[in-house]
Amino acid sequence: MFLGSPSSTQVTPASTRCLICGAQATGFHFEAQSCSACAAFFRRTVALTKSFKCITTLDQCVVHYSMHQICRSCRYKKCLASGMKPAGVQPKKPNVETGRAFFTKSGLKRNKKFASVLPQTDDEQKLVVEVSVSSPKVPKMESESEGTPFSNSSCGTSDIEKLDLEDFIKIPTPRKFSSATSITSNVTNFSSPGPSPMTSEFASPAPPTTKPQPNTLSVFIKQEMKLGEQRRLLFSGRAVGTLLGKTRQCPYRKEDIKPLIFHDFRISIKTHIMLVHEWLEIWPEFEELDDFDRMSLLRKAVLIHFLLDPSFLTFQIGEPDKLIMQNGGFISTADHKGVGWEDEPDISGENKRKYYVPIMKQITDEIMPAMQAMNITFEEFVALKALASFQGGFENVSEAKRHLITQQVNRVLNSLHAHYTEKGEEKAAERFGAIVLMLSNIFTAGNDFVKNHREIDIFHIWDLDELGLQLLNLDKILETEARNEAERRAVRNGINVVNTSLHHS
DNA sequence: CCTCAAGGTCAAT
DNA sequence: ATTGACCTTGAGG
Repeated sequence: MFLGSPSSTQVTPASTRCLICGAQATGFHFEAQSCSACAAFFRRTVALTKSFKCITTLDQCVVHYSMHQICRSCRYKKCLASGMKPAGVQPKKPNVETGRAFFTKSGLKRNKKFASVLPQTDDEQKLVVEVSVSSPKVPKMESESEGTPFSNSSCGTSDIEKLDLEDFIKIPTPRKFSSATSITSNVTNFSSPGPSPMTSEFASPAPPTTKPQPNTLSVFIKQEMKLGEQRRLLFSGRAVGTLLGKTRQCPYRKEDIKPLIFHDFRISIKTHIMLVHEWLEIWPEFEELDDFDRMSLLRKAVLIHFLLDPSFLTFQIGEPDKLIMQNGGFISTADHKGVGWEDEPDISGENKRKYYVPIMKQITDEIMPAMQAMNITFEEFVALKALASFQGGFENVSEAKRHLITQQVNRVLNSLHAHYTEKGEEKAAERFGAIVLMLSNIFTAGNDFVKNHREIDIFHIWDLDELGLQLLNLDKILETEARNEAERRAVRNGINVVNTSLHHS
């Protein structure tokens, strides 16, 4: 469930979320982008040398700020996994003497409490009064604001109608984000770490407002059904006669799924790419892009489909221990040795595990649970896929054409909203928020996927055919981003990095 | 001046 | 006892 902020404008960019719990990050803490709550939790845990046991013993708990109770063991593990360094926590000061100087000159100057005593002049006195009047804390966005991300008590769904790209990118923040932190400067850093700052999608001016086009979603729904039918025909192995004429939302039945053979899947990659291309072509403005932009967008869309389609197929079939790929092949998620993990001439079982377990975990631990948690509908899935594909492709497309992407994203958003209205969905805003929340995990998983594929390419472990490589290769933007980010962090944490590397050697 | 990321405090749970 | 918002600090720009 999503706690809404009283102000509908109080929302959060996807790229500035806490890597641990998904809340608004307040910067880097102990070397990981995180919120202050997770930072405090991490600091306490390390400082007090605590150890926890997972409340489910599975060590796979979802860690999310919206949860009433977060498994401390899994939260701490996720802190570490997100890059937090215990070494960054300073040892506890044994006594007050050796503690920090609270009464230094500069400290006194900046300390509101002490600075405000004994004003010397009338003017200063006045100032003190003013400060004390205005300083009472801004009312906290506590549980009283319980509601839905895009609504407040008085104005139901109207906020959704006004949603533009900027709002869409941002995440509703329940109660953590206080006005104090200077997240805006971070935003610029996060999204444009490069030397020649690209226009950040967050900073970009409001897109030209588009009229709601309620049929955008239905166009994609129709296409999704077609896609399912094509897959059924191509991969299900059932007699053609039993396949035609049925328009269902899930291409496969339980009995259609079969153990995944990587070799077969590799052969089918080109087909999947072509299907995604077809999917993309239903976007009217696709032909307005030049070849390069089309290819970039197609790459991103393929990536998103490769993540979301198996997630949704698996969700539909309802056997979470079998991750079902687009061709109806499944791979065991319960262990990484069973079905689908065998050695094959193209790729060893060991390398399968090395390259695909991380990405699979992203799907099974982050994306699928989110779909399950909200019990995502077919229509919502279609919208999610479109949003992720187009929004994900935003930065891959040249700046001159980005407004087209924005326009399309807005159309999807508007038509999803229209769909909710039509259905009389009571929790529209909440479900809306849940979908938006999924996007950052999807983008993270996408980056990981691409990185792994590059490694595979380097080691010639899996000889993708040329088209596949062209499409799945790490594109230049991602590469530059990753490098710049690494450099930026290395510079800032120069001392720590040196220390750590010394320690390790 | 400013921002950032440390540690400390304390009301709410 | 734990949490998380808020505060103060020193370092660095």
